Amino acid sequence: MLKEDHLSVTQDCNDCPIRHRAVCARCETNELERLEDIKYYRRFEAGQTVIWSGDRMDFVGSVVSGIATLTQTMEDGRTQMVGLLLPSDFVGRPGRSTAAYDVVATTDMVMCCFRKAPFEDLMERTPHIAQRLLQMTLDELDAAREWMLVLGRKTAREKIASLLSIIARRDATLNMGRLDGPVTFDLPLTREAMADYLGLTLETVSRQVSALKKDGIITLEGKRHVTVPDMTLLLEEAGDDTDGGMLV
Amino acid sequence: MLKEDHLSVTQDCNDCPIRHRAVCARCETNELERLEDIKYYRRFEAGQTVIWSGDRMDFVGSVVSGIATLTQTMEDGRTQMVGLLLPSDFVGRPGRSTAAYDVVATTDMVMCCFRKAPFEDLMERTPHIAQRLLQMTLDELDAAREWMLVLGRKTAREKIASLLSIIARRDATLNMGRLDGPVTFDLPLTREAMADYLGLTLETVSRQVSALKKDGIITLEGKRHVTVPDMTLLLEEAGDDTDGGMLV
DNA sequence: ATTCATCTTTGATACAGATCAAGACCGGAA
DNA sequence: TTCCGGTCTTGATCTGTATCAAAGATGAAT
Repeated sequence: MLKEDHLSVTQDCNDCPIRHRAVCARCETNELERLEDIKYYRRFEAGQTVIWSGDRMDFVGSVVSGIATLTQTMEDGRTQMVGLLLPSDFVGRPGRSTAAYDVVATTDMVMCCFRKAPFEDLMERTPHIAQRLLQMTLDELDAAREWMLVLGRKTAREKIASLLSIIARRDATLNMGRLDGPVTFDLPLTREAMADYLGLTLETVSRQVSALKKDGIITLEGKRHVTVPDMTLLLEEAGDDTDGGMLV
Repeated sequence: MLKEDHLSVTQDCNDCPIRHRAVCARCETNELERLEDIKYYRRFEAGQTVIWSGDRMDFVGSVVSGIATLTQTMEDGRTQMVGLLLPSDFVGRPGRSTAAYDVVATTDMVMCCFRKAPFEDLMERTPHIAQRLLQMTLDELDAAREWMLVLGRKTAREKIASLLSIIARRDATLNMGRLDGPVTFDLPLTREAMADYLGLTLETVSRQVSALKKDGIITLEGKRHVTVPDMTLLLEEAGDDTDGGMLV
C-alpha cells in the first residue's frame, strides 16, 4: 500500500523548477548551500497519504511537482478540503510538531523536504527564508479567505465556476498561456475531491458540470479535459467582480 | 457620519494591554522605541468603517481594544465575514497598498497604527517583528481553515454552536476564566453579523439560538448575554472533536 | 474478450435553510 | 408618556441541494 520510493531523486537547486517561487526563492547562493545540506526528496504516488492529521511531523517541505490536497475530517466522516497544494507550495509549519491536516497526493508527486529542526534553526539565522515564508503565508491566507466567500455565500453553480476559474487561471500562468482566447486544461481532481473542496456532494458537482456544459460555458472531452471558450463567461458565472474584465 | 477622533490617545508601550500578544510582542526595548516613533492611535465608534476594500491603505496596525470585522461583499450584496479582529490582532498587509477587505468596527475600538512605509522599513531590519508577524499569520491561516470546515460542512445548529464556542473560549482566556464550570459572556455581534460570519440568514441564526436555548445548551439574559452551563455539551453540538474533553 | 473496480451521470424524493411576511421587544428622542 | 428605528423572533411557504438508488463509462487486470 504505502509504497514510498526513497530513492534519492537528488537534484541541484539551480536546476529546480520551483527555484524562484518556493520558500527558497530569495535565498542567495550560500544560503542555498545550507538548505542543500539538509534537503532530501520524497516521491509519492497518486492516492498516497503524505501524512495524517495529528501525526508527528518532523519535516517541512515544498511540492516540486504534482498536486496534493489538505483536508480536515469530522468524526462522522464529513470532510472539507482546506487547501490545494501546487508546485512550489509549502507544507508544514515551523514551530509545530504535529500535522494539523491530512495531506494526500492526488497525482504522482515529488516533494523537497527539510528536516524540521535544522530548518527552523536555519530560518532563525536566514531572514530571506522567513521573509519569503511570510509572503507565501499571507498569500495563502488571502486564498483561504476568498474561499470562505465561495463556501459561505455562493450557489453550487457559482462554486463550480469559481473552482474552474482558479484552475484555468493557474494553468494559464504556469504554461504562459493567454486568458483572452479559449483556455484548455485537465481537471486534477475527481468529482468527489471537487465536492470536498466546494462543500457539496459529488452528485451536485456532476449535475452542475453537466449544466455548464449544456449552457456552452465549458466543453468536455472525456471527464477531465476541459475547454473554456470564453473566460469572461465563466467568470460571470462565478459571480466574481469582472470590473472591466481585467483578467489577472 | 465619519466622526473619527484624532485626539492623540497616546500611551507608553510598556503599559499597553496588548504589549505581549501583538506584532511587537518579541521586540526588545530599543526596537520598541523605534516603533514608538512611528506609531499613532486612532479611535473608532461602533459601526464606523475603518477602511473600504480597494481603498488605498497607507498604514498597518493592531487592535488595542474593541472588535472589528473583516468582510467581503459581492456585487449583489451577499456578504461574508472572513475574519473577526480582536485585541492584539493585526490589520493590513505589508507589501500591499490597497485594502483587500472592508474593515468595520462593531464596538468602539482603538487601534495602534504605524505608517506603512516606515513600518515595512523597520520590518526589514527587525527580524523580531517579521518573526512575530509570521507566527500570527500562520495562526490566522489555521483559524481561516478551521472556519472553512464550519462553512462548508456544518449544519446551521453546529455553526451557531461553533461560533459560541469560539467566543466563549476567547473570553475565558482573556479574563482568565475557567472552562470547566459555567461560562458567561456578551455576544459582540448582532444576529445579522453572526449570519454573515456563518454563511446563514439572520432568521436562521435567530431560530437556532432559540433552539439551543430551548434545549438547555445555553441560557440568555436579554439578547446578547449568554451563559453556557456546560461547555462540553456546547462543544458536542459544535461537532468538534472532544477527544476526552481536553478543553484547549 | 471478459471481468471488475472506480468514477461518473442521471432520476426520484426528502429536507434544511432561504425567503417572504408580520409582529414583538427595547432604548432613546421628543 | 408616546413615538420611532433598529434589532430580534416567529410563522408559512418555497427551493436548492442532499440523499437514496440505479445504471452508464472507462480503464486496468486477468
